[in-house]
Amino acid sequence: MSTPNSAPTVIDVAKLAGVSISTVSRILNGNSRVAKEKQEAVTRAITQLNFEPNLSARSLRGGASKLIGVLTQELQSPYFTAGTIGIEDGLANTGYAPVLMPTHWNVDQEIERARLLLARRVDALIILGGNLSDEQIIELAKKIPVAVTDRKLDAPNIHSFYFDQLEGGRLAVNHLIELGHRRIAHIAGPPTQSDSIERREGYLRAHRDANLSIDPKLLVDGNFLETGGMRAMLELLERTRDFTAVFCANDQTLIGARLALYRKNLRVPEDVSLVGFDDVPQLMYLTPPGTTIRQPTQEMGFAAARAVLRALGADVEAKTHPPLSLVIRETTRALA
Amino acid sequence: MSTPNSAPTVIDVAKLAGVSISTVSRILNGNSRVAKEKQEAVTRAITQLNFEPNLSARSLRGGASKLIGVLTQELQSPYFTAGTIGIEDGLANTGYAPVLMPTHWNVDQEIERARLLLARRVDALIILGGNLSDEQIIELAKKIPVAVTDRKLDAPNIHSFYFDQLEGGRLAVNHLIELGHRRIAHIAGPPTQSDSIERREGYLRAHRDANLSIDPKLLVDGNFLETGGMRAMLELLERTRDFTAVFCANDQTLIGARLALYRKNLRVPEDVSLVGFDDVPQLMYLTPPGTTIRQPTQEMGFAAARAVLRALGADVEAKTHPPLSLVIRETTRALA
DNA sequence: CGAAGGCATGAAAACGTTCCCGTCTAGATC
DNA sequence: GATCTAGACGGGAACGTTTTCATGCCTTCG
Repeated sequence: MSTPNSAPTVIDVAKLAGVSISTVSRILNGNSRVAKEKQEAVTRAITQLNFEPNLSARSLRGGASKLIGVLTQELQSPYFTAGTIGIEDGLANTGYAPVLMPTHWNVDQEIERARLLLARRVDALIILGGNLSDEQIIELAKKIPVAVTDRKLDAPNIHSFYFDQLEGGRLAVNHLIELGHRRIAHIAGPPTQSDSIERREGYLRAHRDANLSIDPKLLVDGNFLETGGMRAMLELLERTRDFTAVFCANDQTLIGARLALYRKNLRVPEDVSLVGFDDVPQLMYLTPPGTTIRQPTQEMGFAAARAVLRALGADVEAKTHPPLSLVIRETTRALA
Repeated sequence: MSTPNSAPTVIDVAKLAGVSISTVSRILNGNSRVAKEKQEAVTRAITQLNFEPNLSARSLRGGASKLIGVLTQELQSPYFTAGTIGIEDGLANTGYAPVLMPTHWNVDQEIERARLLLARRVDALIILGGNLSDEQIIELAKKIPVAVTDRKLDAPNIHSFYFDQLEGGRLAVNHLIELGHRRIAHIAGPPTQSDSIERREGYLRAHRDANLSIDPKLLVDGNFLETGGMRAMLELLERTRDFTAVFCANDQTLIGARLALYRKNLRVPEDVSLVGFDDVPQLMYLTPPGTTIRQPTQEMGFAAARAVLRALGADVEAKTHPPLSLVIRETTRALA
């Protein structure tokens, strides 16, 4: 009312309701008893003025911004999208809101963005994957609670969530072996990436468990993207056609590989069986729908959100996420 | 230094550098001249203390939060993801950060989230699509600058960005007609959605322009999702097989339709040609890669970001986005 | 009937920043 | 050499909230 063009403050509300500022605040936070009539007068004033408390002021005073920083990688990656959705779900109706900061697999940008989030005084940090070192994350956790996914990290104030990538790789390849495949190729992810290395390890483990030998010609590197999957599959076909199945390091790789096979007039799964990793939504609509290792990423994001909320003292129940599982669809077939 | 466990403030910096608070502030904002030696002392103190200005305080004092609220729909939708990435790009290195608030095509949630963003005192609002009424958006624009996509809305303090959906539909269907197709089906979006209606209008327009009659049997509704595309295609095939091409209201619809054709052992494009709408990234990796109408959504997000930045007085250049265009890939073929 | 205690309420400080104003110093002009 | 001026710098208020503390009234019990 006073300054017509700027947002109403608690003072305006107090004036209109004929009470003190303190009383208004008390009613807003509901932590102390006030007389029923003032209660009503104040709520009436609030709706009349369309008052919303200024969260900057609240944050400044109380030290809590009610903001959760989320450090994510490429937004276009369906894997990270799922995690983000999970976080969003986990934060819903808690009064906390996520601030999304995409970085692009770039460590410098990641620490820069982390600083930015701290400057905004986010109450906690959720880090989805990324390339920060354990030490850097431990450093961040000295200031605010941190949840981090896709790595195992035991340290104070840190909650880590991850899936057993080796076991996933083993599951995938074991499925192929059980279907009778013996010549199984592998399109890996980036050679330095830890998930990539572990999944490859699972591929090796499954072979060892079944007493199968490894042919190095059947191992080729990709980049976790469709482009890499396509290129890798073409290179593989260049080298040899003596394989009946391919374990792709992730679903995007599988999708690229599938297109390469189409280009070469090879049928899936009649000529080549494919298994992916992640279970991104679009794999269900591949032609044919893709067999893969499901990572419940959304549930993991949810669990991460709940973990930081609990660290902040919120009264929400903890949540664990289910483990990896094999999802059998139609890109794999049993050898006769 | 004073309170070891909480973040350093401008006061700590001033003490350490042996200058006044005002001087530190001046240096931080670089708007006034200060002696070179103090300049250096302060910057040294800042790095030594690892000081980051508290943005809540800054926001409270100056009224600017350096936050741009983004109201988006489903995060998993590739269409909105692209817009978000564009916004992110447009905001990069400007000191502004986006706060993403996904709503789920739910008007109540949208206004609720918009209130939340205002309470956080975001400096501007970008609304990607959504179901808010024009009046509701105009109301919001009375408080802060607003950019809105996917609708035409001329009002003070509002920048709207949109593509000519009717023209897009016309382009798609005209392409099919030029390829010699005469019996062209259409899987529409939700019947009440305006984009859906306009694209359908484009389908009709192209027919009229070519003096082709419309067969109502060839019109069926979807829901802009893969599920709907699949269901609609199956229903269409149930009704008649007398068509050679289908214009799908968006790419997700096309992807679902494509799977339905696979299920029925119909080949794409040999038996049925398909055109989609949007050009989502995964369409390039469909088997075969899909022909579609490209909406430069990312560029639109970028333009929207720039528009609100300019409205806030930032010195960035305006950006317009390119129009719709036909992208010819491999789901369409010329009839002999 | 008087004192004590509890409860509703208001006043005021504090959070960390920016920015207006006033002061002081140093250099310049006569 | 004295006065004027401009520029560098510091003091302090203000942004909107929460919260502690004090105050005054009413109730209750001895």
